[in-house]
Amino acid sequence: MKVLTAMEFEGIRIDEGFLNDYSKELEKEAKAAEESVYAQAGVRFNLASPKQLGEVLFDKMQIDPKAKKTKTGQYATGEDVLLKLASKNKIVDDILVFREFTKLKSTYVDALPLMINIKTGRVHTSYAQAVAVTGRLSSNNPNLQNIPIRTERGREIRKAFIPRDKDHVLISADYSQIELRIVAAISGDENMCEAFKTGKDIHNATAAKVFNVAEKEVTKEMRYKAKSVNFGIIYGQGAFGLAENLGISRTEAKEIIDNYKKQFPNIQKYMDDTIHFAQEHGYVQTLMGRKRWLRDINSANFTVRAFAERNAINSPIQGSAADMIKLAMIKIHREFNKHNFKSKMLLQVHDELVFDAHRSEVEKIKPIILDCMQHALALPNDVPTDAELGVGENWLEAH
DNA sequence: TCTCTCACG
DNA sequence: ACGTACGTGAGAGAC
Repeated sequence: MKVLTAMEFEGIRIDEGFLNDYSKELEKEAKAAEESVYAQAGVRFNLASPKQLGEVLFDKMQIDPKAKKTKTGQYATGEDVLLKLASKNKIVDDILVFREFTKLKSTYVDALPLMINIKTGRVHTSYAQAVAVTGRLSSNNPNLQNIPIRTERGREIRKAFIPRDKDHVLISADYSQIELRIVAAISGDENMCEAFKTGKDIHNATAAKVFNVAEKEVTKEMRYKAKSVNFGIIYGQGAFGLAENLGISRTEAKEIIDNYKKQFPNIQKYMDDTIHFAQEHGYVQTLMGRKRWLRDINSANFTVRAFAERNAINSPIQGSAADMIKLAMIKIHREFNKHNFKSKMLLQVHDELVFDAHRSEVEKIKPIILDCMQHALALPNDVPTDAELGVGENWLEAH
């Protein structure tokens, strides 16, 4: 609580001028996409309304005779739905561009400057410790744990997160593959533990096993698929989900998963054991003993029960990673106080910590941050943890 | 206030 | 036959 209070109190500096300029740019481009949509549709409507968009696409234009509806009877117009129609209909690209740019503008670029505290000139998030059921933190008002990074236009926004003054830089430090390391450690799967102990690229190593080729023979496509399986495993994904995710047949997806389970037998065992434990005790727990209660684990309803089973698999993994980074944060906070550093820890984003670092202290705090993160919580089966650190004039550069 | 959509790990 | 990958917060529209 003390650590989080200090971070909230400190806040982070935002480049208001940069965001104001970017807002105008996004507005121009969103408008262009919007006009293009109206021209192609032959009608003007509120493109920001999923209801109206659905009616235009599927009633008026009839671009998909098999259009799906949501549970309330509206046409579904989510990104996944639209992407499947993109190859045949040019209008879809413009809709997606409009969605992306207006989302970025309203949620981040226009909203963040309004959140700057008048007294401090900085943005102060609030962290909640008792919201996420897995033990993760959550961030609100504003949420600084979902600042864009995945798209080129979204990523730009990170340039607006800057050091407090000329004497400081931003440092970002993040755990590498922490959840997969925890899977390896908790399950004790020999192949996966070995991959981490020898410092291998885990997705490459997985691909070699799953597709039964030498590690040097792994293609980009094989690695991409293996990466998807690795993430899916953490969440209890099945063949349907993997197929959907990779755009492959369910048969191929099933083969990949079956092979995965064969190559990493103890991961399958971990999943079975964890579900069984939950059925007996009504909860699962993290490495530090945080419990998640699963009242539906013995439900007679398949869908409800399956959901609880996926929670049982995922929660100890996600929650143990949360335990670990919290311990690291406490260690770092104490070390910084002990050395009377001017540098401050500012943000936590689940597997990442962001710091305002005084230029004179950068080389001193680097190893302290990395050491605290790497040794916060020793994993079972001697699985090593690893963290990476970057320095920059803004959050994007530091990442 | 609910629904849909979409931003992050 | 069913539904299908976990955890969040927030904006816009609709009611």
